[in-house]
Amino acid sequence: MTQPEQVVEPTGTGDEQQGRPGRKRDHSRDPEILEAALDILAECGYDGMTVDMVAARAKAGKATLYRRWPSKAHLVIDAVACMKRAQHQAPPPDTGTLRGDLVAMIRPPGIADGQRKMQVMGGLVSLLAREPELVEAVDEAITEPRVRQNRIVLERARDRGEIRADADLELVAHIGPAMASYRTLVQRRQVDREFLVRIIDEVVLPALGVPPGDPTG
Amino acid sequence: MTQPEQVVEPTGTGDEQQGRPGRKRDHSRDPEILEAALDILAECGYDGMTVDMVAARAKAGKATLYRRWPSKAHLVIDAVACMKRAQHQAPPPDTGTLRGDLVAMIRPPGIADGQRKMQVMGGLVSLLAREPELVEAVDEAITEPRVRQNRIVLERARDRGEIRADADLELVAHIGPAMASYRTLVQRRQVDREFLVRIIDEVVLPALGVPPGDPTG
DNA sequence: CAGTTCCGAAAATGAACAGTTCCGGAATCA
DNA sequence: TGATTCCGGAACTGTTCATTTTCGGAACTG
Repeated sequence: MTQPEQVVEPTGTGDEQQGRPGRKRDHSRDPEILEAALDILAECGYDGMTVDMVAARAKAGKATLYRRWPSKAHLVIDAVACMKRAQHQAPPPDTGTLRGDLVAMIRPPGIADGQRKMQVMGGLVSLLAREPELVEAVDEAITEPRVRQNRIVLERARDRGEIRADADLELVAHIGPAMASYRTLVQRRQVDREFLVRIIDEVVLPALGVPPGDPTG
Repeated sequence: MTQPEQVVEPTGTGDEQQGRPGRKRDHSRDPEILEAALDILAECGYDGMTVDMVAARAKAGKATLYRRWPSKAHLVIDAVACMKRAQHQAPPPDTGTLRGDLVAMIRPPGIADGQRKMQVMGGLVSLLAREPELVEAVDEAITEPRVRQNRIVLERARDRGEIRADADLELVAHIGPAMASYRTLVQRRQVDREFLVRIIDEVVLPALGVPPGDPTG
């Protein structure tokens, strides 16, 4: 567990399908295994997860996992990295108003996705305490993608003159993830559409100086 | 670990000091042990904590812990409950303005205290995933005390007519804890006075309709 | 002082689990 | 078909840790 180091080989590059004559190692099962690892991680946390659980969930042998990853820690790190790669790099919506953009970012798949990401984050919290060098990788995979999108729509709104020019956008871009992680990890309540809209209308927009009875969006 | 159930006997009721002739069990060492447990919990998390660590930190024998608590889980639950009892029930400040109250609630001891409480929370996150019935107890011990104080000053401000009458105070009262837990657990950054003041001025007060260039406070 | 009680230290016990190794079968190769 | 490779399943090894016991000594009792 000491310094698992970043696993280098990327996964799911898209050029494999099944048993290929390659002489190296067959990575065709990686996606299922990494998904299984994320599932277990979200359910049980890093310490509660066992390699047997992951193997069973992926219908693979434990030996298969160890043929591919040198340790449980490496597997988890790769799974988190995979999460980042899987990020749909879709640009944020551009509806013309900030509220429109923010609300449009709430889509059913995004909610379920975000819920799981938060639970994975919860499963990693105790690990992060022991391995601070993982903080950046986890942040990059889980919260940054969302924050980046928030930044984009916020900056656009600022450039349009829709919001206070001196607002602390960096702080505001983190409000959503912060409230969502708090609700998921601490309060253990559902993050649903109603909650997210309330955050937008009651916290984010007011922080930007947008009047409550929104004329736009 | 299954259903540890609430430990009943309260600790540190104040009527013991050292080796008393009592016929039952001597609880005089409880406070040191529970504090040690909280320290380790904050540092290592529930799964990373071992009973030996707690015993060593408290300069007690492991057997002593097992004479007093039936299991590691019971010890931790009692430690969390103890945290709640230790809450200084000091009423929130009443400076006459909302901002004054909120800023006055930031005191050096309170910051360090809050930091540790958040780290204890982090150490419990993975446990909460496995034992949902603990969520309420943990919440009650860690976040509720702060939220309750927030509620009081917010309601006072509303009654003074200082803020929007229709603001969602329940939501706003959770902004501080949410941002603090996010910063501590996810971002692993310091929660310092500057950060807390920024939350108040950039997020909380705007959400309540208080103009940015605060005339009060 | 002899008896009693409690405690800390340390050794013992047993289960869970990371990491290894083996094995038989299926798919691929030649 | 026979050789080769990979895989899943299962048994094995070594370590860590919760929990239990044991033991010798300190403090208190009478």
